[in-house]
Amino acid sequence: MSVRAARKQRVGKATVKSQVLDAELVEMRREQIVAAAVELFSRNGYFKTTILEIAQKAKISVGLIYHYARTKEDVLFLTLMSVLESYKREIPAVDPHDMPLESLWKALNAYARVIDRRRAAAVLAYRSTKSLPTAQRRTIMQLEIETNDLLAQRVQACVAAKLFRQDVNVDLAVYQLIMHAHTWALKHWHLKEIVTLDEYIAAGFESSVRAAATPAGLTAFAKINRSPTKR
Amino acid sequence: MSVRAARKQRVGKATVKSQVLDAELVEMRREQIVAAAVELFSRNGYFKTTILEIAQKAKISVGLIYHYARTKEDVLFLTLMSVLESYKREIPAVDPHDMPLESLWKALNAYARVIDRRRAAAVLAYRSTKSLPTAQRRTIMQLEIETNDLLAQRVQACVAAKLFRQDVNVDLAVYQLIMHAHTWALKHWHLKEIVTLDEYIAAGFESSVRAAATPAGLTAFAKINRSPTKR
Amino acid sequence: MSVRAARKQRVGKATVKSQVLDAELVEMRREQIVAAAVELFSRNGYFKTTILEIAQKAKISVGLIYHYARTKEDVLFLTLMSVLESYKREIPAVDPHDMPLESLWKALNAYARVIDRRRAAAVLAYRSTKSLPTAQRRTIMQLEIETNDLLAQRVQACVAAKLFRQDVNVDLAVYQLIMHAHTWALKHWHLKEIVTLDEYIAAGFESSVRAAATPAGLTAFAKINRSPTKR
Amino acid sequence: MSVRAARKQRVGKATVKSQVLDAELVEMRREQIVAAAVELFSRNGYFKTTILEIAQKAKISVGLIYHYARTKEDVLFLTLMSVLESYKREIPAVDPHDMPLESLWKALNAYARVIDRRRAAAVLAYRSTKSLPTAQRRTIMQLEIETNDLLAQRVQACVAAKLFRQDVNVDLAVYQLIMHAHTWALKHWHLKEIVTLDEYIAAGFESSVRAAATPAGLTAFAKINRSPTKR
DNA sequence: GATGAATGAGGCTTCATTCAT
DNA sequence: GATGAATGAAGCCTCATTCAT
Repeated sequence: MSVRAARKQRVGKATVKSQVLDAELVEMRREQIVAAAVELFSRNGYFKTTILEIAQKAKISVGLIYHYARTKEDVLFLTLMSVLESYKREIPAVDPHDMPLESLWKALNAYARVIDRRRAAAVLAYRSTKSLPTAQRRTIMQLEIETNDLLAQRVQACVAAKLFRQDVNVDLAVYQLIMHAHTWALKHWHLKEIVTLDEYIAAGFESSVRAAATPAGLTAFAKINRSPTKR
Repeated sequence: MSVRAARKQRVGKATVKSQVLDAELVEMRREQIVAAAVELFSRNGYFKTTILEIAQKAKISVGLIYHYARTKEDVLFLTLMSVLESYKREIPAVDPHDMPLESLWKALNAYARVIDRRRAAAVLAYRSTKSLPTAQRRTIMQLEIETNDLLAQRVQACVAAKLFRQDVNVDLAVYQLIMHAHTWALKHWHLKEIVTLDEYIAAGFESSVRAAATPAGLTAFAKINRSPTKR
Repeated sequence: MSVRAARKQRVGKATVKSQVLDAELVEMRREQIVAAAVELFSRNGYFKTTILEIAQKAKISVGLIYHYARTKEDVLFLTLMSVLESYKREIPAVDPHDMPLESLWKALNAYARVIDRRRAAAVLAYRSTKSLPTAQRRTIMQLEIETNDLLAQRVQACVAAKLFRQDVNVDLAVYQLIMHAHTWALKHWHLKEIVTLDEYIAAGFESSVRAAATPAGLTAFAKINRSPTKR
Repeated sequence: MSVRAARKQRVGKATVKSQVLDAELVEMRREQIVAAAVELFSRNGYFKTTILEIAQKAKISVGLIYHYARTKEDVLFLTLMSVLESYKREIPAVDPHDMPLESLWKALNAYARVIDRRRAAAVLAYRSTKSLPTAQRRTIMQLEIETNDLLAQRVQACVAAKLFRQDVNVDLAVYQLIMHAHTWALKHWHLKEIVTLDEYIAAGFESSVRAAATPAGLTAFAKINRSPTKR
């Protein structure tokens, strides 16, 4: 990796410059910082969290944070990127043995479970993305779209396989699935009282499928439903 | 109204005390303050908005704000309560001439349209509720639940009329409807590119209905769908 | 009383102007205000006490206070004057039947007991006199000196009666007596653990007398001491 | 010195935490701050003095003060502690060559002279101790008692040497001496017109001695008196 | 590369005082 | 004479950011 590349950490479009040259070190320190920041931002919010607190939790000095991020906003950006990347990473590649509907089901499952594991972080994204400067905010949105695309491909496959109607608005269907997962985090205080995570995921999947499926699709769904993939 | 009552403005459980005695004046000034705060909080966020800015937009002095709210958090609370109350207020009473499914459809429509009108405020609720002290946060949640109940009654009516299956999780169904509306605000930056509001509402309604309806329910739905209620 | 006189309330040199003309009313309202202020200033100090608090305790409006005093400092001044005047008032006139030493003893007793009754107010004078503008501070000092003079006359009488040495510094002797009484208030937190008020007064009197008395004086003292005047 | 010890500056019981780790630096900066504060508090009082003024006089930034004290009250506490500690420090150890009465005389002298040198600070203690939170106020009182004990030992020695009567209330005698010194500061505006400091100290000592002494004690006193220790 | 002491702008909040009713 | 709502100056304190070591 060239020196220039080492000094910038490309993340979509927006980028966070670092004073430090050694790319591995940058990587390592940023993980340290982000790990502390996710926890603190999630618990106390971006504005109530102090750079000093982050430094202390990361067991480094305040000054050092400013070697790896130029502003507090940068730290937020790195943090949100880290969260959203972990979401993307968790969606498994399509297993060629799986039927399209099954593949979609697995993706939703995986996605909903990461969200569940990092609920506070998921909420953080909603609370804090607006606090970023436009360029960074757009990068975040971009990453969200990329993640959605992973689901979109699977929905598209269902359409292609005539399991879903040809006139289905793929994008919209994806958003319904995604938001179903997010809602688990956003309204967990109430949902946890009325359903388990498994039921919740199943209900959301069923809802989306019923709205989009062809008769063939419904048959395929019935099969999956009889032997649902568990974690 | 007694003096005690005049000094407190009951809002669910949590309450904001005012130094000022005259109940009407309290009402009026708070509307002034909240109107300014909704706009500023929505645009710039709670933390980046200054009490001074609110005062200026409300055309009153800084000090006066503190006659009607004890802290900046109180202003946020009053603001969020005002937003959520407007949501509740907008859901029309059940029209006895309407069929259960139609009644539900009207409610969702009304709800989604308030959200649309006050999108920024809707997002604000997601960003800022966590910034409130627990007692106030709980009052906010309470109000949200009360609003949801208005929809729950209609869903329940569909169940009673055997338009929805008897084993439907009413609460969950309501949350799907509610969150569909919220999502319009939360992801408006993207959704607006792929659907109109009318399509969006219709899609969400259809999705929920298909997931819950009995054959009779689907028939009823088909009828509504042919002549959908417009704004 | 002329109108001009009614508008000013002479107190030594410095004076507090009132908007209100009716002299009796001024008197009455000021008593109300001062009564509230003594209590609050004594408990919480001048700076931590609010004009609003004074108004509330006096059961009048904030505005009204400003009809009888021009500033918060004026209220402090009126308050301190009231306290110091009560001290002066409590020292009884010389009883012509009393021997000089007995007369002095009675005065000290009376003085120490007012202080004891209004300990917090006595401390207030020490904490707050410096917060007054010079003119008013001087008036306060003047009043203190006038009070001291009541004791000075009695000490002088003892000198004249050859009970005290001719070279006694009368002024200094008076200050020792006065400060003995004040100390009871200033260090009450500790003194109350080691002596009773009666013992304390007696000890202070004895100390002063022994330091100043002639042999004749000591004899006179021994007599008083055998049958001390009690409260 | 351990890190924990470095971060806290023990002062009696109550303690003021510092963000800064380096113990020497803490010491140095606090001296700087306290030096400025003593002067300003003494001249203008605690409440009329601004943190900004203190910072300016100490030639540091406002923010830095808050690295060494948590609140303005902490600054007051550090200031009062510094004043009272200087009092304690100034009382010389007992010189074994001295007779008990002489030793007491020297102590009173030393004490009264520190007070004289820092009169404004002495008055400050009276004005402002009550502005402290209870814990700190108690620590201040504790330090006062420790200082008094230095005198108490000497008074006790006089009792042991039968120079003072066996039934003397040592504690009370000490308070008379202490308050005599304090009074010099509290009433300096008047006392300075009627006595010199030397005369004042001598008078107070004589007064206390005459009140407590045995015949042997009076003889010893007469000797000292003939050749009084001068400054 | 790392540290942490130092800075100072800026926000929230209080409260003495005014003045229209 | 009395009221109390309204004002706004001013103070305490926080904390992102810098920079000398």
